Amino acid sequence: MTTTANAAPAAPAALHTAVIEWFDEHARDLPWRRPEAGAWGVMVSEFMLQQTPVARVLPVYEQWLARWPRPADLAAEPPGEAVRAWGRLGYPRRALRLHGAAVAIAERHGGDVPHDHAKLLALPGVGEYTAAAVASFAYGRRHAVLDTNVRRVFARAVSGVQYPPTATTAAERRLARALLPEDEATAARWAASTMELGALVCTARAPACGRCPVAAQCAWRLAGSPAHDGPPRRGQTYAGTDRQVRGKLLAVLREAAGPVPQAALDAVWDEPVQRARALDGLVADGLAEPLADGMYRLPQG
DNA sequence: AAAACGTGGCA
DNA sequence: TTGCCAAGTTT
Repeated sequence: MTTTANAAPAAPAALHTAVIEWFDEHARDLPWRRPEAGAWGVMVSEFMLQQTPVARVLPVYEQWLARWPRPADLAAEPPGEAVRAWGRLGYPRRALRLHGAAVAIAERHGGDVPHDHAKLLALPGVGEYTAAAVASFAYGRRHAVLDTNVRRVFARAVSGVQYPPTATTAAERRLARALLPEDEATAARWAASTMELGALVCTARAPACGRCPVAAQCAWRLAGSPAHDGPPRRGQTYAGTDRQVRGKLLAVLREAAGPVPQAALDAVWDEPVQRARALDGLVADGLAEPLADGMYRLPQG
């Protein structure tokens, strides 16, 4: 048994109450939180929200659910249609995986999004976070839901540091489990509340501590809001990378009604080696399909 | 376990 | 303008 500075507070009940009451008052009215969204709506939103801001997801989510109101509706379409409808949300492999998840749900789960965490985790594109989020938000199950918002809230309020580690640690999972309310319905509420607090108040750059329901108990505040120490937090350049080239190539395929000639793809990037590598990558990932005559299209099968 | 994987808004 | 940041997953 190792003792750490990250031990749960003696009386987490006060923390639960404060955050959940704040949520009841301030939660955004998002479409995937409405009862009519259902588990499929929750799952679609979770895929789209991976690394993508709410404001950009909103319109695509609405179109998606209107077109494919149930998993089987999406499963009946070619994967390329999912990629096209994904639009400019970014990370288009998510569209492919969401389509794959819909196929699996239709084939193995009778068309219904599974309740069970392990079964969710087995779906393409569903990792630890998304499985917990769907089980918790859609079905009210008791799971530690550890996304970037929750990790930041816990890092500050409980651990007393400005930012969590780069990658999720065992200590964070332990802490999240320790903090989880016993009661199932309360646990699900807590998951949504802590996430919303991180998104709206305990933000990365400029936390609005004046509006925070737990500012008085926040370990980071109590420590004088010390600045992050350790290595710089990120550093992903984009311009000139294969990712940028892939994005440009896929945009051409997405916006075309049918197959596209090689020349149309060649036009988006002048460096031939990198361009070829990017296109090969798209094909390898199943995002593009080469045809016999040198044409390319979104995946049909 | 580090690195790849899109895109756009904001300070 | 540049860099940070946004409800992660996969290999």
